[in-house]
Amino acid sequence: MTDGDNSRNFITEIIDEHNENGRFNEVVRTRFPPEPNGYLHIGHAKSICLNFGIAERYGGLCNLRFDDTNPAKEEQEYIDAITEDLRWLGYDWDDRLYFASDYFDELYEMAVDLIRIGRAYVDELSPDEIREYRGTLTEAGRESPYRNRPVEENLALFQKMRDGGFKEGEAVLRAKIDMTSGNINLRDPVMYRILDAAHPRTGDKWKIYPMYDFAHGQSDSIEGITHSICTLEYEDHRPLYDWYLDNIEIFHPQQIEFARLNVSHTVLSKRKLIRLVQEGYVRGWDDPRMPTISGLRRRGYSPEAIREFCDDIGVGKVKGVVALHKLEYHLRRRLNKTSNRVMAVINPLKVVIENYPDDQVEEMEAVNNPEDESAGTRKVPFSKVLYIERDDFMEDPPRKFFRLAPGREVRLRYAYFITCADVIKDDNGEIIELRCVYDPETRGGSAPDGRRVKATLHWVSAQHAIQAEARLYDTLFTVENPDSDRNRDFTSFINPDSLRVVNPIYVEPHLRNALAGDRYQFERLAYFVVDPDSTAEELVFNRTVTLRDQWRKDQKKAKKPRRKKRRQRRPAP
RNA sequence: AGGGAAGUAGCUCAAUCGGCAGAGCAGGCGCCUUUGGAGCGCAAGGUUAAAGGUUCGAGUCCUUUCUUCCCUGCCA
Repeated sequence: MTDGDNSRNFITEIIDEHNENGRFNEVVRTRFPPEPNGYLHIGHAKSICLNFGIAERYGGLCNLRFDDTNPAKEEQEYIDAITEDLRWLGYDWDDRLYFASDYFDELYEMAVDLIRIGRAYVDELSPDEIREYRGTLTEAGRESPYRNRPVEENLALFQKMRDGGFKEGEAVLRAKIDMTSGNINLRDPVMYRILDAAHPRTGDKWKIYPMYDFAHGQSDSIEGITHSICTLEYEDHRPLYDWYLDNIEIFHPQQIEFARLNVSHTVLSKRKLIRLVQEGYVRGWDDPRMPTISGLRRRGYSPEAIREFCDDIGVGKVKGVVALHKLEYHLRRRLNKTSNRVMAVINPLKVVIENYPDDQVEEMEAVNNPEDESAGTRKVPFSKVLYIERDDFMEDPPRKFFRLAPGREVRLRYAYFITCADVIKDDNGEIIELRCVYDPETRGGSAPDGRRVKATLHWVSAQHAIQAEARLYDTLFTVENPDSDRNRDFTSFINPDSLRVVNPIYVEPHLRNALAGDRYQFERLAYFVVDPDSTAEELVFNRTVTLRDQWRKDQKKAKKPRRKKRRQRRPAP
């Protein structure tokens, strides 16, 4: 659970067994191996927490290794972003930063060795022909006519591939395994292909690049990785992973597969995230609605919340979807402990305290964080004209509405009890102002005669408040599982109200010096974080997540009557 | 002539290798409160996918069936 340490799972069971039978001499070494072709997202966070967490738990080490074997897709920008996100999450790999491309020379020698022992050959079939020869899921493949070339010829041809004697697509190096295998990965998989692209790290040194399968296991082996943890779709690749290591005869790590994370109301495939960015549904990879680490960071998530979430969901082999609620639970839990409280009004309603002296200003003392005494207190100016939240007043309140109403007394937080004396409307009947009276005896918020009020409202002083912009976010998608519908593109489920900008909102003057990244709780409303778009003239706040709100929940229930347990079932086939 | 994997509460996971099926979240109902926040309490939630078998005893072992997911890139 949230402690992370004592939770057991099928992976720790495997490792415990290895430790008992001495397979790795009780050494545990893991790695996090991203391909630098996109940004890290919450799904990667699970893998990161897992790999670094397992290593830490067993007193081992976790390496960072970029899997950069396909220069056509990879860029330095992504390497930098991934590194930054990992550090922000709080992980450290000391000097153990590696690249698969560091091993290109060794990998090449391993390939030559496989040719020498007759287990690899240069194939000059075209890509289309290779596909055709491969067979199908239910039919065996056929052997390439080039499959039985003599070793010397293969050696010369592979050298020619390396030297640029072939163009892209004209030749590949293949492992000679079994064209009739039920596992298609074993039907003479391609080891090396020719790629006419500059590599971010090796430049134009290489014309040929190893495939993932030929690079990954050996890279693990070279680094002394004991447990190579990856996602379920590589289960079919494990026999190939093992085959290369066995035939090259080098140190043999154990590949272990787990179920990747899915979160409701979002998508986590790189292909789809990139579409969101490129087709303009969001402003960029770090848009606060994105499930990327940089998006979550900008949204106001704390690294601890993400890590605690990952610990909580555990690890298994069952593919499922974790409710967004779960992530938000950990987010609120964390933010509640660490965020300073502040008063801000998003939808203002003017309140004039009729019996308060015109020019008087009082400094009210407010607690910064009731969960953390060391956060101290601050002063909040109070005066005759205030703003309160429009939702905090109803002229004709329903039964369970405890807030302000005509004739009713409520508390202004840290200030006074006030009673609504009059409601002022414009020509359209719109409420534009409340006239209230205050009880001077209730300064600080409690009455000497011990009388109670049912509600406490937040407020700002109109003449002291500073104006700011609020960006109110909702889920990017309107449905739990945007990519589960085979007949509809996921973009058709995009929530048209995923961003609502409110400008101005009114915040207490204490916030004047807030810096980008500072997190606050706007009391009774939500957690907010200062966005980097903020300027010296105007602060911009991103709503991270709302507070839980029983009143609003009850309202929703009242609106949707008797919809009881009727959950949607999947459509009939 | 297909191969691989997974099915335990609405969701995510447990169940000390055969011994009373438990947690967290969500949902429900209360209490409390200078945030309708936070906090606290209570109840509910299960034919362990199904059937058969072994056993004193099966979520766990065996057999069969069903359902779902992954695999036919010179991507990772």
